[in-house]
Amino acid sequence: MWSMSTSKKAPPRRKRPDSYHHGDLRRALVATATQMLENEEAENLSLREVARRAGVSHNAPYRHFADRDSLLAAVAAEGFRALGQTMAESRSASAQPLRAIGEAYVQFAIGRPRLFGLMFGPGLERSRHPELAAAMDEVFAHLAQPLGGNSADDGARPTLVAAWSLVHGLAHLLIDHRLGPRLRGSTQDVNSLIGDVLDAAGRGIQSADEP
Amino acid sequence: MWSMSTSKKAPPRRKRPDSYHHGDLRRALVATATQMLENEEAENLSLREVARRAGVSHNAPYRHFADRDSLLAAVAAEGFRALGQTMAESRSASAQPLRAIGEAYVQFAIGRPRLFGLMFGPGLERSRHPELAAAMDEVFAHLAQPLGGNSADDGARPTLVAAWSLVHGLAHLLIDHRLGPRLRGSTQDVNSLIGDVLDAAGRGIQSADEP
DNA sequence: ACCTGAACACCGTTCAAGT
DNA sequence: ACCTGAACACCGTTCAAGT
Repeated sequence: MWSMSTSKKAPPRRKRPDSYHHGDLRRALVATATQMLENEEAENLSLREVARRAGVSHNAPYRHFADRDSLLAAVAAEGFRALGQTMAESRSASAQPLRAIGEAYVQFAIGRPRLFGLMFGPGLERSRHPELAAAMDEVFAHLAQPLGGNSADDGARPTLVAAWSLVHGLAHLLIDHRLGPRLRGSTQDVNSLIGDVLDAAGRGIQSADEP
Repeated sequence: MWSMSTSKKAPPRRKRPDSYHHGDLRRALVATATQMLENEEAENLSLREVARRAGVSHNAPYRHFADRDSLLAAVAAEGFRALGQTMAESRSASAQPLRAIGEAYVQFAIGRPRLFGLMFGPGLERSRHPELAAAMDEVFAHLAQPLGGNSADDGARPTLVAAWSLVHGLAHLLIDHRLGPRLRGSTQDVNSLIGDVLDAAGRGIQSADEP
């Protein structure tokens, strides 16, 4: 070989394509589990099959995660980052920020229902996975901004919770298929339903006999 | 024995207290599973342990339910009946029917979070368990009534969905502990939070810069 | 009819080793 | 350091019997 600069062997590459799980098994496991969530409910996602699909023994994940829940928490944390990003992008691209953010929130849930369910479901406790608490608070901050909810303005707090409840509940009702065909609107697509619901909430939700 | 009216042996009693699971095993299993849901997530509720607590072999439930999901569906159906009942009672006892029903809905979720999660979660598909679809539609009817949502008045549909989304989302955020202490309101109790959120929704949820 | 024990193919997790 | 195979105590479900 002509003019080698050093006599040392080539340094180990960070990632060789044929040894996907050498030194980067943690990332590989998160990616595999995330992909499996596209088709399988988090409840039925087995650690052993994640390992199998990643090409390692059923026991290898324990080098990187304390248990199954910790792997799921890592997946959920990435989900929160993705949700926050799509909310931020929608906000800056629209003249109606609240509506754009709400649509992005619900569309994220519809597009990745099992990931959404994992992120917000009861399986991963906020107190046991503090990384998730921070990611959630950031998502909330995106929602709070167009409502003018500064920390100083505490009177807006119920409105903030109402706005979050509205999009969160609509997302859940849609991905859990809890709206019958009559409520969903047979001919309309989901986009216009979301818009109509957000518009109706903007006008106020009151009893027929209230002023 | 004096003056027995018949010479036949006494007819078998419907329920003897010492043979709880003779002829009424189905009801016993539903009751046991419902009780276990007070402390354990539906996800972790094993059919074998339900049978164990009911005092039968791990296989006996298959005489009454096709599989684990069918037992859970029966539990959820009873849950919907209970939810509908508490909503109906709240409505007739209050001068603010919408608010009373919404509070009942959220309070039910807080009081029995794992049952609520089972009833509305993705595990039991609406199409695979039509008994649940009917029970859900009835619950919705309670919510629709104070909003004046007749089937003829289709313009109210988005408002109905918004109202249901609001209470459903608030219920989920509360039972999944997704509201940080700042949003939940540290000193206030849950009752007043619910009331404040419903009031805020009644005034309308809009961006700060919208008219 | 209703219930049982044995069996099958899975789990999550732990442990003693291997390189 | 990172990975492995064997082992343990569980699952849901099926099957051949027992009364």
